[in-house]
Amino acid sequence: MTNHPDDTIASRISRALADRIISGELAPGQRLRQDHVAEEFGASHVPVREAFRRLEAQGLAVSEPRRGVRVASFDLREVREVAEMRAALEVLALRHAVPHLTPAILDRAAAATAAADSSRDVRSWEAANRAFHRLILEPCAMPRLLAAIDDLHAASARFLFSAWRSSWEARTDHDHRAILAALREGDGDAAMAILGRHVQWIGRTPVRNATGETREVFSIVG
Amino acid sequence: MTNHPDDTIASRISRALADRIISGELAPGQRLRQDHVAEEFGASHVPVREAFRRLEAQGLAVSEPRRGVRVASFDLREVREVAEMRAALEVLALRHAVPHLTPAILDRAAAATAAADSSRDVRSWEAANRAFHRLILEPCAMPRLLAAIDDLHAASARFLFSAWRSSWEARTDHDHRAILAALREGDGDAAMAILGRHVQWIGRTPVRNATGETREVFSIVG
DNA sequence: TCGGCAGAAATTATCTATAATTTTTGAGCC
DNA sequence: GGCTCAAAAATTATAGATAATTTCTGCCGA
Repeated sequence: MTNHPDDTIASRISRALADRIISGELAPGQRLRQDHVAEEFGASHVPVREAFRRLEAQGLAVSEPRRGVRVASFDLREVREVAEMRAALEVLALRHAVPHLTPAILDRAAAATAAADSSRDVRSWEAANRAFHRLILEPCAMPRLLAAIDDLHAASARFLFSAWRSSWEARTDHDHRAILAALREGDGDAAMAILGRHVQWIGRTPVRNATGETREVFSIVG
Repeated sequence: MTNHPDDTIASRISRALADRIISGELAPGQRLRQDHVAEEFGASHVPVREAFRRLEAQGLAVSEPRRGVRVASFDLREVREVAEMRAALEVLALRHAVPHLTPAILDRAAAATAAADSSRDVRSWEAANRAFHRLILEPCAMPRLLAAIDDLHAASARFLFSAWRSSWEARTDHDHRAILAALREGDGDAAMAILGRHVQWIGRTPVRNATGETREVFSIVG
């Protein structure tokens, strides 16, 4: 087996499952059976169990002792909760990042925004959006804070994908441009204010499902 | 083996180790060897490994693949980071809790404050302090937020114990009383402002170590 | 005396096997 | 026809065993 160093089987399984949960391939409430997962990855169930624990900590799965693990469900309450936590923590991160932001970083963030705007599908849009946020927040150099924000981004992405799974249209992110403009002018407070609102923006979106019906779905955007 | 329902061996080990790390019984950087822990708890190493994953997620331990698990170290930077994260998240929680606070809850919070003031040792002070914060924040009914705050409290307690391990003197917590007073008057904004400052308060404290020397130690308080 | 290099010991990560619990299935009964 | 209870199947949780990696130890040579 090709074992890259610094990479354990458990972490590979954890990442793969996280990706499926986030993309919606694994539905909320769905049971995760350790032997099945183990067989699929050609491993035994011991690393699978460790992967489950990590998913649990990330809030992507819930475990009931002796009754198995399920994909975490989520409702509008939780969408709001994650959005508000992100707003609080990303604003905090930005406050500390501002003194260390360089024009080069802002240029890369602008490129990420452009990439998001020209995305043809949700997945690449989400990746570009995440890159933007990470770029402007990373200079805060607070690893624990950044890790927490990453987990919240994963949760956000679940909601995003669940809303826009079928239909997707490119949008232009004015907030991102406004944040960059404020940062370029050295107005950190304004950037923080926009970011805080931006992350909490929750919209109603009409979504067409497989049978052609249209229903309104709440979704997080920033 | 007496297996209480809803309680797995891994979670018991995890709680026990977390307690030792927080109390300082296990020093930062110290290696945690799975076989030794397994033997001590009369279990095999599989649940021990799962406990390690949980501690890792809580930020109490760090793991390097194939090189084992160590108690997470912490420095002043991280103390500040945790304090600021707590401030951001606890203020958010309080904002949502305020509409659901009842006089009965505030009375219990006042009792917790009194218990803290009359504590004779750090450990009971910390428990009472934690109870105060949980009481006024729990009504926000945001489980993910509360879980994140709990983990940050655990990290805070590490710093607290490391500073006051040897010497401890009872203090009166004026901030807690001010927060309660503001809440009783219905002034949620004032309570949030005080809480935000309170949690971030980091003091220099002279600490006497075993050899009788005195040195200054940073410590978190709220 | 110090640094580097075997070999040994310890430790981690994984797999296979076993025990215990939960869920499912199906026969018997009302 | 639907309900109840028990046996069977599936699944989880833990234990014991194995392979691979890392760390320690002591020796040799510069």
